[in-house]
Amino acid sequence: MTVRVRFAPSPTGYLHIGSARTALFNWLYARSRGGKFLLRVEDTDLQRSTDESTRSILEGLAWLGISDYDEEIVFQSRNADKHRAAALRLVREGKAYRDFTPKGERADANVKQEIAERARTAAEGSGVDHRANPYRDLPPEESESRAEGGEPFAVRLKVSPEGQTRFADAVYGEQERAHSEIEDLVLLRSGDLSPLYNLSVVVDDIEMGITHVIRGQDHLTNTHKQILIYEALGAQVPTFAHLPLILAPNKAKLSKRKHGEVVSLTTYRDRGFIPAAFRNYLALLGWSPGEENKELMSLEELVSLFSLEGVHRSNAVFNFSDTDPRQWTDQKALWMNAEYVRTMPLEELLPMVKAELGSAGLWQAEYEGGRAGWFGRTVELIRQRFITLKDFSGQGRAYFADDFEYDPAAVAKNLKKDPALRELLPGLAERVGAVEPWTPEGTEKALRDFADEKGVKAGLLINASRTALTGQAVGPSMFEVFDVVGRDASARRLRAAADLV
RNA sequence: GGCGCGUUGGUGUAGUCGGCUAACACGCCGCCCUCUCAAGGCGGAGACCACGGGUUCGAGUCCCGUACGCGCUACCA
Repeated sequence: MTVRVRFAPSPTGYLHIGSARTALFNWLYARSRGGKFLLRVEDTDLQRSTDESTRSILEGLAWLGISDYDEEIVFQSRNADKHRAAALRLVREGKAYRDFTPKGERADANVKQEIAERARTAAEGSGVDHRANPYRDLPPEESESRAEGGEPFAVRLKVSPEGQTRFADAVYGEQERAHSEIEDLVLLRSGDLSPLYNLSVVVDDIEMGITHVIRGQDHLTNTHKQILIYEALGAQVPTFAHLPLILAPNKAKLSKRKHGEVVSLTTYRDRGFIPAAFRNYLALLGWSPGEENKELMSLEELVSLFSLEGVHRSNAVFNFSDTDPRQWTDQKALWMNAEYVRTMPLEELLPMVKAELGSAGLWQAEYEGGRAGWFGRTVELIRQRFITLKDFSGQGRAYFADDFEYDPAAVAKNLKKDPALRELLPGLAERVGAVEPWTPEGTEKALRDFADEKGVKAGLLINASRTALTGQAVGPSMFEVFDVVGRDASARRLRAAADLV
């Protein structure tokens, strides 16, 4: 039997990193088992679902490298008739029943409270016992005629009061739940008979031939209800694999309202992450290859190493600080991205740098033409200490443009430190401008000779040059910088910097 | 309230059949390298493996209980 999995987001917002990880795990599982990866958009909540959101989710997945769905995308809202038919069939078979109880209003905000409250009164014996629903055993004929008479009804699954459902979760192991814990769940809403989540999911998964349901742990307990529906429908129950949740630093649920943009996948794209790096990081949240315990993994390695057995059961904390901008997201994610930036094949990085420079208005066609060699060398030189793609247009701006800013701290440290630089810099400019041939060795010799002549330390001139040429206090080996910035620009910037002393 | 799931340094994790003086990565600190900062190399701080019992010659690993966290419990998804 070939593996068939699906990722089923509801399009009510951007792609949450937790959902992105669920999608990734599904995808990895499919690819590692030679299976099919499908996508189903759960847009049954018409109020909150938007096309915009669907588009953004698709975009996010594509950015992660997941755009190879093996079949047409399924839109759940289009299957409502099938869902309804399935429930009505169960009514006919006596596995579900019409509940003519008037629909009660409930305030969404207090649901949890209400649930606890109801449970408490039920325990005292004064509450509503769904098992005692008067319509549960209504004679079929009477149920039928009342329905035909136009009386509104909801459809509930008839859950046997005895026994239990059980299943072996591929991650959490044997799960068991007594039927007495499960009420007769509503399948179809009263009035318009629109299908509810648990029904829709099951019917669609059956229809799509899903063999493995890989999803967040928040669905673990409800799985029993879904199994009941599978069984009533006479369908084969798939294998379930629930994934641990991704939590905020205070172990609360990660939410947009409380945690802002860190939870949105597109943030990572917009802030200069390398897709492969973020994917690699995401894969490690709640999963590890075990034994080897390695962390930097290529897509191929991820696919070959991935297994449901390696997924763990405890929730993972996504660590970040909302006060320290340097820790705007998990430090390990940042570290991993830097690792990718400096070690990935240059030819794969170049197009990304091009895009970044392009959006910053720094791209020039000749970087791909006559100056392609120079461009590659420059990127290779500066990538070593960059963290994100943004750095190429930020700290790296001076390598691609003349109008860059001087970091005040760098100016104070390297230029204002010694007033003598006011005279030295123009002199150095002249020397450097005359270097022949223009090589790192050539400029180094010129600069060191000049320092000797003037009786100053070479370091003074080197550090001053760094700030003069790049606006920064830190950067690559200075003579490599001279080389890449070029003779004319170097001399020009050295002279200009004299005014900053 | 009920039911379920979880608990290894700040974070992510490793730890097969019980032998651990508890390993790795990120982060942090120091040293080396050095024209700066990274990277890299070396070293360090940081966990009595939530707590309490039990089984055992021996428990992070097995059993029971407690605490804490999370999830579900809806005519939401």
